[in-house]
Amino acid sequence: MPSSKPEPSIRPDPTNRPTPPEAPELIWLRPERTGRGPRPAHSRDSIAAAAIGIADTEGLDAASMRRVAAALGAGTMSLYNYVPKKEHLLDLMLDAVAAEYRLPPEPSGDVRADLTDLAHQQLAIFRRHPWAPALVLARPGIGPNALRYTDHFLAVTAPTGLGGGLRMEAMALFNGFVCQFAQYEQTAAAGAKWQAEMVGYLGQAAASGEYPHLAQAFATAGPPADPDQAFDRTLNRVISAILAPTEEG
Amino acid sequence: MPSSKPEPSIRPDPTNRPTPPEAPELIWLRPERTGRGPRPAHSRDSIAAAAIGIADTEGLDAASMRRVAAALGAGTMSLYNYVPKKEHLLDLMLDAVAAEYRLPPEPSGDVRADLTDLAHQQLAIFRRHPWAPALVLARPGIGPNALRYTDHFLAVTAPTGLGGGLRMEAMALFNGFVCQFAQYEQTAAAGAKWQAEMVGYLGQAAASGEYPHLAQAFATAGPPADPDQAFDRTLNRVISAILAPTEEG
DNA sequence: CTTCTCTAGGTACAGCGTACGTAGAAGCTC
DNA sequence: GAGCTTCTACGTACGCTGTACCTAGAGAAG
Repeated sequence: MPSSKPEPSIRPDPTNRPTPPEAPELIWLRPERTGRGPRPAHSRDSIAAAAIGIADTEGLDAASMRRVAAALGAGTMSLYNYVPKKEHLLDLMLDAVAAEYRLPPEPSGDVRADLTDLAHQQLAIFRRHPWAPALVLARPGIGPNALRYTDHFLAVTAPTGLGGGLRMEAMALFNGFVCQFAQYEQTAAAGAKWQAEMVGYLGQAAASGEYPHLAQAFATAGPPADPDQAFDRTLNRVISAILAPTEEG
Repeated sequence: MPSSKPEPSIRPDPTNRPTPPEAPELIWLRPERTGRGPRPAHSRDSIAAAAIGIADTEGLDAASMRRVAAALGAGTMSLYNYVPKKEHLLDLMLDAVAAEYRLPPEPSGDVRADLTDLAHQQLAIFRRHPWAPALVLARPGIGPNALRYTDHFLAVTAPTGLGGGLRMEAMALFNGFVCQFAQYEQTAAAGAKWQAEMVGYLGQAAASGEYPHLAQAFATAGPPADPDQAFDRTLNRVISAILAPTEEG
């Protein structure tokens, strides 16, 4: 907000355009095309694809408005006709990625199996798009494809007998776990040097005597767990937590 | 990386300084003070406190190197003597916040009660520092205070009989849940307009017939749940998942 | 045809992280 | 104490970011 906008006393506004009544903040509420004027040279899908391509290969930070516009062969500011804010570009990217789910038309009937499949698909998607988990964790994000996923999750968990609200909470817990796991994998894989330092630091901390339980945990810990095994192990716990009967108290 | 550094052919280096052998990337491995030279005008603690003050009141983005330096009465670049990268400033902030835990010297013996207390403290901290959850979710972050927290968690969960590695996984799940919850609270509280649009959009999506289970969930959902109740409800499930015996298969 | 709305894209600005270099203070060795 | 060394403070400058604003011109609606 730069210096509160001087508000010029004379504002002729000869065009008398009625100040389009508050464009919605949510990009999914803005029509992609109104039908007037020249037809756009790009689409939301192509823009999202370009941005995802950059982010996949060079990291999320590389997917700047300039870079994405250049990848499309467009001028930087032209992008703002499609995407009023950078935030919205991220929304488009996330929803485009959510289109990668292969959701069966109907639940199989085995809740645990269906949820396990969903989690594995999600992890695979996050491994393909390393920038995604951070984004999902940061913002709710509700595009058409994300809604399709949500709908499927609700269908799958219908047999639990839980109400809609509780199943939404369960989904948040479920997604949160997968995101977090993927995110951790990414940061761990990112820097070998970082990881080596971390181990050294933790060892030193354990040796200091200040953190006895940490030291003991280190001592009793076996070899580093296989990531996929660790994922399934905790996933099973999460699913159990979801399936467990509501035990108040 | 600007044009790969011309590499001047003549590099006399009369001082013959031995190129300090790779300063560690992890800030906790760098000594705060080496003893030589003039004594610093600031400390890591005061820098973290200044940054936290700005971030608490104006948001994380406002806590730029320039702003923090100005708040300390220092020149911008002076900050880089204490904090070699912006990342490290974030590390300092997170660890300073982790100092707010009030951890009892010994576990009470009631695992569920201890974990519940820990979660409530964490949520309270995150409510005081709205920028914190996003940061915790984005990076592991291991300062002395975070280690104290970890040690306490390990102590509290010792009676479960789980090994060190499994208890670390449990902690990740536990922390992840609290972070995510706090994060969601923040984004929800941030924009009334955003929330209103979201509800409208979801309602419209439900009415479209494309998402039948979502529609049904909406229909059967009661009044919006009290946040604290929802937190405790899911927290209980998470704790149960942690305490459940390891059931392979 | 006229009118209006839309799109494309250039220019410009404030703010970001930070590389680099200089000046001088404070500790160590003699 | 002298002198060397190593640290701190900080100004300047660069490349990058998101994006406000403006001008042309394309093309549908009346």
